[in-house]
Amino acid sequence: MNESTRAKRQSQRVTADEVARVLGVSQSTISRAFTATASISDEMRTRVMATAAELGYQPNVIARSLMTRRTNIIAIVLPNLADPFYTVVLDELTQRLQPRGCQTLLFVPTPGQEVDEILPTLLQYQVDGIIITSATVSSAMARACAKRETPVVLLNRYVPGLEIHAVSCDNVAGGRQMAEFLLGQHHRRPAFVAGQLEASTSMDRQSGFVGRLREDGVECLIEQGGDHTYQAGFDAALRLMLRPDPPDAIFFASDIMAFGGMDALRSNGFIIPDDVSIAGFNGVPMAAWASYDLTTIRHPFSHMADAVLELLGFGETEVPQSPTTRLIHGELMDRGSTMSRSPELKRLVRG
Amino acid sequence: MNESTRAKRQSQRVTADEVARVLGVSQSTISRAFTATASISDEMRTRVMATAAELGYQPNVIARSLMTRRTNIIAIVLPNLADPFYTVVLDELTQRLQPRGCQTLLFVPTPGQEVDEILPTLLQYQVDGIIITSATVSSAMARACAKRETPVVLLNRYVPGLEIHAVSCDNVAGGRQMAEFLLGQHHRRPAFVAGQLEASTSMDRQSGFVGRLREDGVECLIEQGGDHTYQAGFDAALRLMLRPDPPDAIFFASDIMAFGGMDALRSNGFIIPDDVSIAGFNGVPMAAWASYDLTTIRHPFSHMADAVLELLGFGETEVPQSPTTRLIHGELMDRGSTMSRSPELKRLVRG
DNA sequence: TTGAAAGCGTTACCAC
DNA sequence: GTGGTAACGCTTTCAA
Repeated sequence: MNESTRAKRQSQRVTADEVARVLGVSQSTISRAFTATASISDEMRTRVMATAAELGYQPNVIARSLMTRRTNIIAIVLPNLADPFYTVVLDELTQRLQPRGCQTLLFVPTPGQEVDEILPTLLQYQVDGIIITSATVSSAMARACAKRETPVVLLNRYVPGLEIHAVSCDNVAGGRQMAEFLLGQHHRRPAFVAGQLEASTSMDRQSGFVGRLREDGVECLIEQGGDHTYQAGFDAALRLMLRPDPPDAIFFASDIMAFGGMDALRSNGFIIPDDVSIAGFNGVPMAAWASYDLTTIRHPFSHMADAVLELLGFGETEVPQSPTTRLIHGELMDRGSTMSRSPELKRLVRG
Repeated sequence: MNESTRAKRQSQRVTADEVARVLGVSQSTISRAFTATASISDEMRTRVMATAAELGYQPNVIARSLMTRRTNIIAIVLPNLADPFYTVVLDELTQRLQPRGCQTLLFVPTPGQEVDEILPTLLQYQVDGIIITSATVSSAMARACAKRETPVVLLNRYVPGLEIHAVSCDNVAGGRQMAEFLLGQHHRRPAFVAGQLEASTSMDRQSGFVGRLREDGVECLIEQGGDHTYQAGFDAALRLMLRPDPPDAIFFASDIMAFGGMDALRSNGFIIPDDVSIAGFNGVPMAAWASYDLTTIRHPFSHMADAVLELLGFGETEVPQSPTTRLIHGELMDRGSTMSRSPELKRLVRG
């Protein structure tokens, strides 16, 4: 008895055992008091809760999850936190998870790190679900997750044929929308600034854009940005506009690149949109700010987050057994960074 | 035997027991193979690792942490993800935690939610440390954490007398620096746009700013922003500049408010800095972008993150027993959003 | 409704 | 160096 007392002292944590001893009931009773569905008398529950509060007892969710096999932790993998697109995504997801009693375990792979490398680490944490943004996983890892019954949802990446759920903006359609819009504004010499070469998002936007332009017999300049950063957009814009045959519109693979491009051009005396129209993709909040007032394809962030949670099993309906891809349409936001190249229209629109 | 086989089947998870059975060794051996410091023969370790990989076994860190009392999870509490200040902080912290084998459990309190309410939830997860940004905790909660030996560090909040570690930029000094700088540029009618009334960061910046101005006999206009948002800055700037006696410089409590203010003024025909100088506080990456080119007090983000980790016990040195506050000095970034009001100087500086 | 006891998947201690 | 066994703090049968 002396020994057990000392043991309790050593561990500062108050356990259910301790509460039980104080109340003179069994430890199971303490557990029941904290389980909403357990059968326990109201009186007992209040008594337990009272002394629990007094002793500062809180159930250890780690120990609990060993039995329940649920940690209430969802892992979110983001390539970086510098691009506002990802912070918006993180915000939307976290805001939905918390009211459902779930916590967000954040993971930002270091530049060279593949998602496949970090997935085992996440699985070790016995997370209840994994959301992977702008990256894909090998089919081997996908199978490993499936075997453990850990739901995985890819966000902003669509991999046909992969046995995994995915939610993505329809990038091809978005590229087409933008092409159509710029054609409607009588642009005849558009350019596209690509992001990372491997990124399917960038490639799909490009193919949709270029494809639609070609249907109208309009050729597209392609400039490699390198990556989805402010600086990449900054440099690419200058390269394009300092050509002997500069474009009359530049469509950037993402908003953050467009911001860099706009800043670069303005710093060099160009007027937007008079000298060149600028468009982006994503529709981050900043794109609506007066400084940029950027025409862009807006991701339906909240719909996407809803879809992700549904595929993770948070929805009312059953999660589809077979891998499903939810392709969501973006909305073109017609703003001040683009303008019609037709003199008549210009007069009408801009007075 | 039949029964146990079925049990294993049911739980898709591969356990150490399973690996042990396959290899014909004890389960302890499996555990040792995964413990770097354990005494085990090289040959055995390779054998264990091989079959573990084959069976897809990964130690369950939840079960492990029940014994080790370490989860390798650090909780980070941020008021929001819309202000780039917090995403930079989150980025810096996560980037340092991951190489140390620690994961980030993110928590963003909903608007009405107090940190004191959510702290118990975090503690239930048995996190190894808690980083709380721009908020404080009651001394009761601080004691609760201390009792559990869970280190807590406040970031961007300095609470004298509270028994808790804190890392913060010296906001009073920052306010003074900015006052001195603007006085040096011969501003005679400065204004300060405050953030949330309760926020000590905003209040300290204000008192430093106003105090230093007063030493030179310069009065300061005070405008309440309401909160640290783009929109709040937008509205406050307009209110100030539409006064009959507008200021010649506006110092915003944070960069994000300054961005809103600059956009508002430019949209209304004001030229920055010719009509009014604009300054911010935080030094987020965007402040350096050409569109804003904002004069601001730059938080030493990496030093702050280093200091936080040190106080959490990640440093080489022992963590101070008594609550320590690390007050770090910001650096004034002299950029294009401010200019001298002295004609002579103007000619010199701007050609 | 309550208590006793058997897990959950590890680590840690003790023999050998 | 290795195996057996007792924790870790909880949930969940099964009896009473």
